[in-house]
Amino acid sequence: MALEKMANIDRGRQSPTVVEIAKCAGCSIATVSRVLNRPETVAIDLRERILRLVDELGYVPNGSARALRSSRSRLIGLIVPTLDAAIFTRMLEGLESRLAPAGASLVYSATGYDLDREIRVVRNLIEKGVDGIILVGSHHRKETLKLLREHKVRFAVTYALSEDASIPCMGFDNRSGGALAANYLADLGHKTLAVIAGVTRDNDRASGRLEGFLAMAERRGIDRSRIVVVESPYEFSRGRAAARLILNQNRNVTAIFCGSDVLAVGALRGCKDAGLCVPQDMSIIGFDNLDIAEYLTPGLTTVDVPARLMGEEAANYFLADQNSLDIHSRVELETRLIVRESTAPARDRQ
Amino acid sequence: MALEKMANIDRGRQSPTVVEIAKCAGCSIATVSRVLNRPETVAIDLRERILRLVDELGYVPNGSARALRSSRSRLIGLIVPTLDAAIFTRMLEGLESRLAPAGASLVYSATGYDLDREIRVVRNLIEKGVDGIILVGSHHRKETLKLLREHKVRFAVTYALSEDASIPCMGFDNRSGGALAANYLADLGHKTLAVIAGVTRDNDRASGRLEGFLAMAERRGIDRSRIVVVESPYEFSRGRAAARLILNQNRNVTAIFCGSDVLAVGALRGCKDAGLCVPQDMSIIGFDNLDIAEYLTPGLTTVDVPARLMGEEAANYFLADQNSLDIHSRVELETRLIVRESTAPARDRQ
DNA sequence: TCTGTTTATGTAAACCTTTTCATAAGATGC
DNA sequence: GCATCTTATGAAAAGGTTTACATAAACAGA
Repeated sequence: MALEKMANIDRGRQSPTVVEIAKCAGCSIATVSRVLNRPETVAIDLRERILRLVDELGYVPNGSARALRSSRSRLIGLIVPTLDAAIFTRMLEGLESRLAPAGASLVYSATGYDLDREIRVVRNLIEKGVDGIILVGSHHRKETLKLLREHKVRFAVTYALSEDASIPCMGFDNRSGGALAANYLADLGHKTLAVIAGVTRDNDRASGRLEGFLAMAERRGIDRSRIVVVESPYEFSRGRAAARLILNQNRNVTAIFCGSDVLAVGALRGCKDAGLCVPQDMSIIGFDNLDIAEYLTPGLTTVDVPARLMGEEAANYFLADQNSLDIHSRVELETRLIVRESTAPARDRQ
Repeated sequence: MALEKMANIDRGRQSPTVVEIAKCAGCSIATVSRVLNRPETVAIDLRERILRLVDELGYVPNGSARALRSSRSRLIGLIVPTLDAAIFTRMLEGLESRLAPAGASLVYSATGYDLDREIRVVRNLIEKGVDGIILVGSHHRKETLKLLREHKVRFAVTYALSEDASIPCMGFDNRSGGALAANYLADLGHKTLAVIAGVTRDNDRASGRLEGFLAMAERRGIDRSRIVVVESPYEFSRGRAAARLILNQNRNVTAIFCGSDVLAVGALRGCKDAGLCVPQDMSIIGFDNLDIAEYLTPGLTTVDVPARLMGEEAANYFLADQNSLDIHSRVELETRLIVRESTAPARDRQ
């Protein structure tokens, strides 16, 4: 009976555990664990025997047990508003490309731009035991931050810079991005402008871009009364509709700044629908520099956002040893204006 | 001493566990667990007392412990070639939208179209303890399937139909999609065609679309010698380059079928660069029906793929009780041709 | 040769749940 | 009023790791 139990190595075709490996190798489970985690601490011949066994028996460690005991799951949570808008995908790819080689994985969640839903999503991720959480934007509910703090879950903000310097971030200044666009349009001589901003409520990125644009426009002597502002969700159809609205309401507008490339594509189409030529009759600037921007006709002038880089930097941050010296918890990246064919000098339309 | 231990409820500001809850509620941890998992089995007053405590103490269950004991992690793995190509994002959104309300989460991994890398990714996900894995395409390495089977991990194939009926799938027939395109071009009277296919090696979707196109073209009396085929990775720049190549080599081509919308956008641009008008001089058909297809100029004629639906169906499959009666393990969806402005009747160019 | 260090390995506890089985109380039927 | 069934709860084991501590062996210094 006891013998049977002792010899019971194959467990009726279950996946093997450290116990099986240890039995076969004639050592203790502690040693097996060591081989897996800090190989250099065990003698070379025993180590290799165990490694061979691991391979032969097809042993795969049980992540739950490992996470339970060590309280490290190698899971990083990513919370974005949506992936529809395409721009967040690039960050996700950047993240994954760095995480995967380190054996870490990404748990994806969407909030649909709803900060209350974000609270629930954060709770869910904490429950899953993630080692860290990546958020978009610096504006969040108090409960969200409380949850994160109480459960001692590391987190970082992306797509924006955190105002609170103690909050790690890998992002850029949305205001300067907006300013870049305003400045360029002013350079081109445009005096009557429109902005199709994202929905600014609860969205610091959308509002930052808008504010930055307006502030720079003012500095460049463009009167606020000559700028019409529309807010739209980031959808192609909304961009088109917004452009139509602007064209109908204000016949003097010669340039439109869009809070995202998705809106810009919609606006481009809206202008064409109305029989306008871009850029001759209307200049359009987007924000994001999606891959496709270059391949549209006309190529879209836009503000480049270091999306992939943010992902990579965030991955670095979470992968880094927590007590490491060169851990960058605040990475400030730059936006750049990418000039293509959708913008041209203003011409009188009066 | 014993007393101190007994009363040691606050654990120095650690996150509380069932033990704390049980102590405060004056019941056993088994009861707390029951309240959390099958509330109806515990008396109403005790249940509510516990629930209140859970809320007050900010108790969040430890997913690792739960997964270890119950061998269910509420984690679903998603393995796609890449998210760059945009089309997989829609499936991801569909998946997440169904998974999240059920408290399940998505673990994302990319293979970069490399089936060997897929093996490693699968191993990693098994290690993380996922309850199921969603794969793209029906062509995989033997090791991948072996790993899945040995560890008894449920999985499903998407973006294709599995040949082996025992393998669950939520997909569509790529061949019929390709056939749709060929048929339509034949209807329009095109006789000399080009295909910019995706890279067919190790990619059953790309090769299926191509084969379906060629087979239907033949059936419609278009000689194989009058169809030029180019393979390109799914990138805008490659689509453009391929179009240029085609235009240089063969001056009689009047229509191009592209294996994806990304390639089609590139091809569209390539044609415009060469001074051709689409659709007057050249018809272009894409594949995927990305959101943007409608907003391009000209609007892109394309084969619609039920991406979001596949995601939702896959989520249903994994969420369903495993012994449930109405569990759909094979969901065959349809592609549809979406006609827009990038295609027109052939006209002689000789 | 003896003491003190270092290195390799083992023992056993701990991580936090879920779940089986047992028990006690309460309800039901005759 | 007794036997039987049902319901609510508790005790304890189990799940597969990691890790602090203990031990044994090998080695170095004197």
